[in-house]
Amino acid sequence: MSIGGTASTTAVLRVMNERAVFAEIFKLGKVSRPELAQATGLSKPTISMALADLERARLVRPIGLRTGNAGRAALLYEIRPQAGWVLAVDVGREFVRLALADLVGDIAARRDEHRKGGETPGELVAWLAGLARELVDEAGVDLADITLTVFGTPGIHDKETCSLQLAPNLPGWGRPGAIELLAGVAGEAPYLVENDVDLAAVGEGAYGLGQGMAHFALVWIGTGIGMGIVIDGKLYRGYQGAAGEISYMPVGEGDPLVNRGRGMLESVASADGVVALATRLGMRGVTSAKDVFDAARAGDDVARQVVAAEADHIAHALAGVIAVLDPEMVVLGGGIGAQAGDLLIGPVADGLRDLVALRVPMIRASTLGTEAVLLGAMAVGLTKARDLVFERAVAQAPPG
Amino acid sequence: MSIGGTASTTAVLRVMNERAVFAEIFKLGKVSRPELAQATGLSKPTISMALADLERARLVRPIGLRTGNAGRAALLYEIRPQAGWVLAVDVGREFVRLALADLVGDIAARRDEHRKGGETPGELVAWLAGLARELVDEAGVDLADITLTVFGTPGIHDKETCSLQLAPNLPGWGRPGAIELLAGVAGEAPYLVENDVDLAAVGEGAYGLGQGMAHFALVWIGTGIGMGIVIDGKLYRGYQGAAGEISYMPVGEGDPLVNRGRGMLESVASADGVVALATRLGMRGVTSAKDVFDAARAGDDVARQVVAAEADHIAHALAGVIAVLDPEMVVLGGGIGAQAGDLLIGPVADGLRDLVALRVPMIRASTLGTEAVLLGAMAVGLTKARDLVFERAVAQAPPG
DNA sequence: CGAACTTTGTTAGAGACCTTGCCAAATTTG
DNA sequence: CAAATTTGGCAAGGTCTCTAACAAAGTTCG
Repeated sequence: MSIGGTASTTAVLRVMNERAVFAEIFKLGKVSRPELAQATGLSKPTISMALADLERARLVRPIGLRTGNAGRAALLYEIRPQAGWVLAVDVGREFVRLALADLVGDIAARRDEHRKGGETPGELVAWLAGLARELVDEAGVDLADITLTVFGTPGIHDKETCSLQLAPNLPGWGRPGAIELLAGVAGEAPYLVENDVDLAAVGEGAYGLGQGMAHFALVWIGTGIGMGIVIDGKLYRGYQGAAGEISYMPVGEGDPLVNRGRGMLESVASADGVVALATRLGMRGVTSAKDVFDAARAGDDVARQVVAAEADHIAHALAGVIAVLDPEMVVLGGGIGAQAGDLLIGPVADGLRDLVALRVPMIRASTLGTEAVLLGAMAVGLTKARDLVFERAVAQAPPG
Repeated sequence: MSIGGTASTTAVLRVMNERAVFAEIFKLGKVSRPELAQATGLSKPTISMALADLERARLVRPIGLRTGNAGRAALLYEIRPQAGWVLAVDVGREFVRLALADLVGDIAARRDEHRKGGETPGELVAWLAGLARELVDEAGVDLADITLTVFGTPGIHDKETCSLQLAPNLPGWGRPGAIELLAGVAGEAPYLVENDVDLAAVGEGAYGLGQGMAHFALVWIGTGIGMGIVIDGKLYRGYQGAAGEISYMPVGEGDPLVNRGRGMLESVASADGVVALATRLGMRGVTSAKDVFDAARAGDDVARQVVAAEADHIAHALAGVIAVLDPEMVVLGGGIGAQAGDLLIGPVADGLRDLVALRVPMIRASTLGTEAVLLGAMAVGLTKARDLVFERAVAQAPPG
């Protein structure tokens, strides 16, 4: 029902207005009272009241006078950065990345660590906890100051069993309750677990090519294949959280059943698939997809053939995605998407022209590279943390 | 930014509360003041004030006393049905259907007319306008009483050019500005034009199998193929309004370029595709898909083979859809989906088990049949009309 | 059949919030 | 240094909602 809205009393009205002021300060940065009055439509006394409350809750702070204009100098306010801290953790297949940022998103400390591989969940969590403590020390804050932690991992997070599905590279995490171990990484703070590719899409929307775009998709091609979907500016997860798991899309020739267990698209289009095809066509000494792409750039005919085949596979998969979602843009990310973007974007877009009913959406290579997941986790965390700190502050100290 | 909300004054608060009361009456039907107070959390005096305002605006009316319980009899209120009228129009390929309903959704008059075919847009609009006038007369209301008209048509509605794309069966409607002709069908009221399959999905969500479901898709298989997508309970249209145009999905064998101009999935899975395959396999006297399905039910081996192939094509297309969207349910509708649901549901679900990564969503046959589009148009219209009449009433007569 | 009980609806008083209008303070401009 | 301009604060007034008490109208039980 579109007619909705909850019934409210005047106290709720006050909270709504304070929230609006808080949000406006985030949007505008350093801002004066008259500017806030202008932006929110509220009167000067109301703005002053709201600011007094927010300052008492230590969510904002006065930052000094703005002089230079005619008239009395305005006292500027800004978000108090230390009002919240967000820990973002990218638990990748080969690397672990962590970043600690304050409430305005400035990164105070970060780590990139190579994984040894084969850790048990307990070992992994212990390691991450140690790294988190290092970050917190480095930033000069306390573990208890962390507002929220966001983890990005492969696989999908099953809320019923608290386990990870479809994450073959994280052994032991499929067991019921395993994910709850992550609660121990950073103090008592709440935590979120999201699919890594989904987060990369959010990152692309917050800091990359998807800024201000309502509907787009990020296709992640590397050792595996996945897709993150942003609809109406928000991450779309699907019913089971499996939206965008396109590795199983039926693409390419051959008996689909042969490829059971690994997705059909994944088996032909992932890094391994590229290497396999190159070898099959007679290339020598190829150990990684990067070798193939480098050879193609150098003019190797067989390598170019492999690239063309790869582009064709991607185009066919994207044709299905586009037919279903009709996005404004498709971003290619992940190892292959980012490394070979220059080689693939053109042929993929060309191929799509024959496969798509209407206009072909923009096809772009991600500009965020390996940072996408971490940035997405940070974006999710910051958004959520802003709500959390406000909710807490308003709940604790209600009236004036 | 998740922290949002607009700043408000107390006058806005009053409107919010009145809107909440209005919505609650829609939800509960005949309802007393104490029940409204309970449901909205507002106090008795506030409920009385809101009801007085709503009654003065002629949006609700007292309906009598509820006696029987202990204590004083409660005065019941309900939505005044005549507070708004919605005209729903399904402009199909072979039929035109119209329904006129009051604000609570009771259908006061309707028509089902066979199309002559080949009308110009002007002729079609004139015909529809005549039918609309008949409906209005039959219901005993005036053309000016119509709050909103919703049209469902094939093709997608391009807002920039005001034309219909991808609607080969509606000649003349691709011209820029053509759609604006529809404004003349029902007085001065605002109107909406939506894709017919999208509306069918909305109908399924409002009156059919999708009730209370957040994410589902309706696949429409008939003379053409399309899909309507509901995400978070709302219709998802995509960037260009082409979301769910799966007729072009690359499915099945053969050179895709051969099928250019007609979608690849559409060419093999639509009604024509079924007839074509049956003929190719040696069936005689087959003129419609229904013949094939009847023969399959009667035990004809070749027909069963055609059905199996059809199910296989649908399963492969759905595998792509499910990989992207991860819906809770997929409904099969349209001529083939509804008529042959009994034959297809099982094999399609079985086929999907080998093509889908996680749990296969529910696969169901639509229960709404040919009514789906009209019901969807009505659902869209009613939702919008409820907003419209409230907005108008509150804007006209603000305070008490 | 009537008194006690229960629920409904209204009225009065009070509290919370926002706004307008006015005035003081602080800074630039001439 | 005075005029102009902008900022910030204060007081008065209006709107909205809530609580509490009361009146009205039905049922239940003796």
